[in-house]
Amino acid sequence: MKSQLTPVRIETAQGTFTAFFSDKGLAQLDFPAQKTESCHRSTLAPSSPPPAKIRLWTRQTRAALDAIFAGQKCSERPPLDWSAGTPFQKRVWSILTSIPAGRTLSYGEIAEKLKSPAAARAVGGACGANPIPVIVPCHRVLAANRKLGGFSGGLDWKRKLLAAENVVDLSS
DNA sequence: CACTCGATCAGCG
DNA sequence: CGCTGATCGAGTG
Repeated sequence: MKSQLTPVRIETAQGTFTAFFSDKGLAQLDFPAQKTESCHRSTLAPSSPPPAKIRLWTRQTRAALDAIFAGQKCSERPPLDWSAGTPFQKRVWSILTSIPAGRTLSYGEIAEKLKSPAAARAVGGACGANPIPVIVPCHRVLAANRKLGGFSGGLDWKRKLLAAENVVDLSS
């Protein structure tokens, strides 16, 4: 059975995010679209599925987002569906979720945790491929010299999120 | 399989 | 600062 994704709008203090749920959990999270009104995707889940679990996951996702925006640790988090990722990416993402709020790691440090010290650049690639930003805190990964590095959703988001966690160590 | 490209990093001028 | 080479995973043909 092809786990088609169910899009759900999630409103937060930072804008309206779009979550995509598979039958396993949260599979993707998009930043608020500027003005893109193209939600013309086929109306999935037409009638019968009263997705109780979707509603639960939505609530958990919103709670996690709110907590992160407040610089707190997200105690409640929906199940994450990483089935689309490669084994390497899953290992990287797994480490990302273990970074506590307010802490940062460098790409190289994550590579060391993977016991592949030279794979720093590959780690960067895995972070960029992360389908669930914010909740999988890819924004807590900086370059080795404490510089910002990059961010798929736009560097302003990365700054914003880090500022919320009182990380101001950015030596630009 | 060969080749290219990155959200890297350390070294050197 | 800015440039260069080394290295690794992933995508492409």
